[in-house]
Amino acid sequence: MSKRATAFDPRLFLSTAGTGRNMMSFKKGQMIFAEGDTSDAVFVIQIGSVRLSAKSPRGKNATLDILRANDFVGKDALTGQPRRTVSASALTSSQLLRIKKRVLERTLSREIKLSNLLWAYVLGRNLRYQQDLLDQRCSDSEKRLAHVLLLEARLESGRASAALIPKMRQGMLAEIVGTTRSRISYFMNRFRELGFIHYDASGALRFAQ
Amino acid sequence: MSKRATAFDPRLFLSTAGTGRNMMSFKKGQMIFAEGDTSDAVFVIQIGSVRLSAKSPRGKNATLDILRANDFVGKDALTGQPRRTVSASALTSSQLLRIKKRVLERTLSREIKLSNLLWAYVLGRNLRYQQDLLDQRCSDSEKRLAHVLLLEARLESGRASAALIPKMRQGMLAEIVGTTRSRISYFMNRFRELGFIHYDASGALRFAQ
DNA sequence: CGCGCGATGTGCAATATTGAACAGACTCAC
DNA sequence: GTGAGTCTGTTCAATATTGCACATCGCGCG
Repeated sequence: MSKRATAFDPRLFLSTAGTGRNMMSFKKGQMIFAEGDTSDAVFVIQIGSVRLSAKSPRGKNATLDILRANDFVGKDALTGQPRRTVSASALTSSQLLRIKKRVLERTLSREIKLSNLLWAYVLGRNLRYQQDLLDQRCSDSEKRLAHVLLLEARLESGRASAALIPKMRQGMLAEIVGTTRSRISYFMNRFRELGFIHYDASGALRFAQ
Repeated sequence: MSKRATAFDPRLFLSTAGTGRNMMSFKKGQMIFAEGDTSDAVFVIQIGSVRLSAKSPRGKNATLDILRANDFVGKDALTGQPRRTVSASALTSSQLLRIKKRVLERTLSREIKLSNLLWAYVLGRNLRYQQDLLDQRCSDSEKRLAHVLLLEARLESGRASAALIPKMRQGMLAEIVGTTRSRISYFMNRFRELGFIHYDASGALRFAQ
């Protein structure tokens, strides 16, 4: 790597293989890393979506986040935590760029653009978690489900018009919302009866206009 | 300020007044900033503790975090958010260093030590929020209360031995745990009956040995 | 086709939680 | 000390939520 042959491009760095950075593919449902694994790399999602989950002491487990293209997975590696505190698995078949912790750290300390990009990302996530916490503490599960669905729709298609939600099992929704599957089933049907949503031919969801 | 007369000390930067950094005092209960205020500075707690809270659409409000010495308040200013997304108020009479956003950003881009310090902090918070979310989604309110109390005790006194919890109103605990005051009262008494905790002469809490 | 399998629709009793009310204790200013 | 205001202990009916069980549905596969 010739130094400064060209200007450093953080997007390029985060989307192509190189020293300490290799592209990996994961099949739907495949584990990327598990709680307790050694934590020595960060991943950047190129294609697909990834679920972060963790297990509570009592064995129940919760989905903490759903990440997609351009999101970072496993950034807690940068805290110096030797072990993963959450599990990550591919929600759809995905492609991720794996960046070794050392390499990322070194590049971060040299490339201010990359640093800024990651700053913005991490602070944004922080905000998001705070909002989730607020939602969880103040809303009942029906409102939380509605919230999750709307958020999914917005993320999935930039525009609200095409609000389409990809198929998602009720059990998974239950983990995200923090309730039981039977409750999800009950609410989904209610939403449908009330005309808020309806199922597509493919089984995907669509919001009423 | 002579450049590089001495090595840059991030701790000094974060604990003393200077250009763009001035020390401020807040009385117990006083608002530091409110949801919606313009977001142009970050605070560093020197003495005291600060509560972050937010109001849900329905009017209920939740306590998202309790911060203390060396914690940063209002770091969302760095995201470029023009407005505060949460409110901050002094839980005890406190002293904070207010650092103008511009000044902090500039210094961050120059001083790697400061940057590293803040990185570690923000990533750590991220982790913390994830844990909170997990707790909230998987535990019932009784367990959450126990969890909050233990956490407080540990933060308050480095050692578990002296586990003393400063006085905290039940209404506040309710906001933190995400339940109602009557529930908190009920659980607190239960904990006491079961011998897990007992009140001090001063009204402070103490964990049983 | 008929089977197995995973996912959904539904019902229900046992619990947990809310929201409101009210009395008593405590604190602080006057 | 008195009174206002705040916080706590306690109660209770109305709801929300859980955990389970079981029927049903859709679908791929031999």
